[in-house]
Amino acid sequence: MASGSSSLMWFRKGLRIHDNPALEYAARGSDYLYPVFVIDPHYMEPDPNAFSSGSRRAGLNRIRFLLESLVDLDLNLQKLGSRLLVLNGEPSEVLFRCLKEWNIKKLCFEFDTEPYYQALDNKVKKYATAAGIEIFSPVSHTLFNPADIIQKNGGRPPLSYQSFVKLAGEPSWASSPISTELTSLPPVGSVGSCPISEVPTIENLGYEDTEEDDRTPFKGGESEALRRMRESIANKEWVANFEKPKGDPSSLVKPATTVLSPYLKFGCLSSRYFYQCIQEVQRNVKRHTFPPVSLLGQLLWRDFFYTVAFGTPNFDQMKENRICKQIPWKNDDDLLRAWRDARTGFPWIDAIMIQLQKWGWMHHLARHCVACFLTRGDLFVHWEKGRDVFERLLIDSDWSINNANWLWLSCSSFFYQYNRIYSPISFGKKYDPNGNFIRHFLPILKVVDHDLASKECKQILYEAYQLNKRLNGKVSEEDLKSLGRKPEEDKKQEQKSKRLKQTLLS
DNA sequence: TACACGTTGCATTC
DNA sequence: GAATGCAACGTGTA
Repeated sequence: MASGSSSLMWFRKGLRIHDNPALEYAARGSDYLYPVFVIDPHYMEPDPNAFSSGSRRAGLNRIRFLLESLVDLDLNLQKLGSRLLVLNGEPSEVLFRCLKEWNIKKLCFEFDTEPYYQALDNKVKKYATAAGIEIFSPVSHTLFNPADIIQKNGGRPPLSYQSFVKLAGEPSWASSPISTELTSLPPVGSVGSCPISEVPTIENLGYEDTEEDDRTPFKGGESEALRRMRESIANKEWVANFEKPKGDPSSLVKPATTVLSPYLKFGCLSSRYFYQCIQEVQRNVKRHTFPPVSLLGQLLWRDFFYTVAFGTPNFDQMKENRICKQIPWKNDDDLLRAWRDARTGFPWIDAIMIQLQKWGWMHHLARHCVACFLTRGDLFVHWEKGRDVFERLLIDSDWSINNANWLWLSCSSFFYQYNRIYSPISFGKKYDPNGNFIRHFLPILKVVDHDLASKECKQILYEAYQLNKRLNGKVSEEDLKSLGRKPEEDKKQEQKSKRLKQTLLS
């Protein structure tokens, strides 16, 4: 047991050092600081019955992204004289033991609006309060406090973007710079008998890692998040002219958006810091786009959905959800599986679903296409089923935003113009007229690279003609074998897709 | 009760 | 590439 005053910083989302008020408060005036992350079986336990490798709720890509984020968090804590303490088990049980064993006086964790954390946090708060432990749980995952907006609107969340923006106004912190510089942290005290581990690997958690080709090209962590954000905003013209609906969902080498969503989801990047950085860019250009289509507008959408999700009981289901249209969706598992496993027969749809499996990320409009197709567009399968597939496989899967978008796309809430349907054929043709996107992800069609294949065909024919001429038509089977496909051609294909991944990461 | 409006539809026409 | 018809929804506001 440590003798001085000890604080515990409980990381869940908010896996960052910059703009982390809970961490700062935990550090202030404490002799010892215990930064803790609990590996929660609820999210992390392998599920052998799931349709792809991973836990019941998370596919392997997102689990890997989380572990990478934790390794980076540990490194960043070490730079400040601290380190990350990883524990395993049901979070409240693990925490109660730590609070007792380390004689914690202050417990700090970021406020979380999700029902799972609301229930968990209430349990933890109740215990800590009874034990005389101070609790600090600030709102820092979103730009605004969802509870404030709901209160301003008379107790109910606004149901349209415009009314949300009107209610929200300017963020309270907008005029003062966000804290991004922590210079040191109190040391970690004695951990006693609590079973602390390093950040586990995929294998440590009981998973068999997937082929590199099936892994997401996006790496987790605060360092990568900040690098990626700075890279995006360095192009001032791009930021100023950003118009979400005008992006190309089939763009492979350079995605049409920032791909910061997974970093915002885990809190590797502070949405408030990102907001300030965008504002800074906008101040220094002559003209720029505005919400809802601008880059800043995207952060407001995120807050809008967080607010509605927080203020709506049973937000993640159709029944007992007062903002959700009641619709007689089909419960057809064959149709669901055909969609999920990229067997719809529509290359545009199937390619997007393969991108989801492999990358755990697709462009917003690509998500629209496959979600519309599964629900109101073609298959009429329940949006909750599609939601579950996205929730598992997306690296940026976020409870509030994922559910909100499925409500939107299925015309169950927010959006109701059900005669506007994304065509699984013409929409793809518009952006991907040459089928580059489709061929990249659909293995059957990807086998043939026309330029390469035709060149090779011509080469073999040339060689065969030469041989026929030389041997006067008396060509044996042995002779023909020497003319076949060269193994280097296969390697070239592999290297091509590797190079693409490298480009995305750089 | 009426009216304006809605981040991203499609096909056709000019 | 912009404009139009298609058919027509709910939210928010007056």
